[in-house]
Amino acid sequence: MDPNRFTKLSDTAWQLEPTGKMRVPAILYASEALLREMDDKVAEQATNVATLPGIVQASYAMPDAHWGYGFPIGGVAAFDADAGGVVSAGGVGFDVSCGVRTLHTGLTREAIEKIKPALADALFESIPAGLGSTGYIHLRDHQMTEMLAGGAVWAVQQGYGEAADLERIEEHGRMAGADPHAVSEQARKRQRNEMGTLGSGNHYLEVQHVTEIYDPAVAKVFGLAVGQVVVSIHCGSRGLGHQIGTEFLREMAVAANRHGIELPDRELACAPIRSELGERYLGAMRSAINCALANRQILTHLTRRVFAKVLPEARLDLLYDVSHNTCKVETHSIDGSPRQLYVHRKGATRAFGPGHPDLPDALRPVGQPVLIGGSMGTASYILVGTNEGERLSFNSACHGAGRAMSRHAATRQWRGRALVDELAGRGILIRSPSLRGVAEEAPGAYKDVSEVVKATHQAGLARMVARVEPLVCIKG
DNA sequence: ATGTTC
Repeated sequence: MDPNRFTKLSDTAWQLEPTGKMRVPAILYASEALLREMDDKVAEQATNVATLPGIVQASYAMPDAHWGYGFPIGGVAAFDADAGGVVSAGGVGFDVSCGVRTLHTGLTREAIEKIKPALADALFESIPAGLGSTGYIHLRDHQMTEMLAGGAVWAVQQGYGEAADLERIEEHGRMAGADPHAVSEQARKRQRNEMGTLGSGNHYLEVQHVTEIYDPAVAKVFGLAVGQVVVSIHCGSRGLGHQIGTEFLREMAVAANRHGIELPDRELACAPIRSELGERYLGAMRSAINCALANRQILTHLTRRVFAKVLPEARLDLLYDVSHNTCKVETHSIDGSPRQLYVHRKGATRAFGPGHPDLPDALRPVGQPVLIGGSMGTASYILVGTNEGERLSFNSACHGAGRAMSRHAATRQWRGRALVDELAGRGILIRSPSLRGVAEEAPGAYKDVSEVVKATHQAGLARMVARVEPLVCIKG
């Protein structure tokens, strides 16, 4: 889009002044090059969000923002319940609590290279991946209720993982305020056999090696050094989150008139935070957050079992687990006073700065790890939250590369087999149940995550700590 | 993203 439409706040911050029904400005964070490439729809959608009741400070878009359902993917907006604020299912997204977790292995790249194909095969054998994939866990209804209330804490109680994992997960592994009874029978049914599965699309499990350190002091606290091997898992709440999103979008669209909310776009469907529907959505959405946390925890357990067999000297300790599709109640300083806000992050990663009370003791001095997944076969990045991020974006950063091309267009341009062979030639082993899925996820179909991360760093939303590159990728 | 169009 045309940079001349904006008030330029800095080299990486672009503001649209409030006009018409906008209650606050819209601010897009991006380099000029990323802004020029960005779809005009991002500005239109960020502007639409700025009209919603109770919005505080500004409607934001991250450097990887693109056109989404109602809200842009890469959108951040905070609402004050006392000022008539709303909660929006489209402001969270369908894949509730989709996110990334990264585990140390204690191994170096050399140790992996020797048995890389065997490791890839063993992971592919053990990690259920792909559309409609089912796992070896089958939940009865009361177990489902316990999982939806307990998240990764429940998973650890069931024997999936270790208690020490929990402090390295947002919300310490369990999202408070979940209401499993607000989750429909249909959503429960879809999830019954899907715990501990990766799913499809851009979801993956990767074995990666650290190739660059940008901030040695923070990297040391994070336990990262060049040549070390880590495992990253990117997935979400599977069918359950999607079903909840679908049901509440419909219900919120129907109820908007009743709540006296005027919507510039029907897809912005929302409900007052202080309404029966708003509270019910929050209870269901928080249950879906717990589902995603439990899912990544079970996948961690499966991954540890594979390493125990193939590379028994490995020790998989959790660095951190982030979610990038959520609405969370947080206290932020607004004009010098603390206010409790409902922060929507849709395709945006929480990025708490140094000293934040919610961080574990070991990480609090430096800030929260911000895990940014690249596309298949490309680099990923580990950043750290900043204090200035609170003023800039309610402590939010980008979440990934973002598509540059539709899935359909990608399958016309690339063949899965050729991509797998090409990546294997560069030492990156892909294992996937779907060659078509691989073609849809071709690296060329995504924006350059490096440019997104650089802009995020330059804007001060989060700071670059390390780059990792893939060795093995289990692709959904 | 998604029992890939209830």
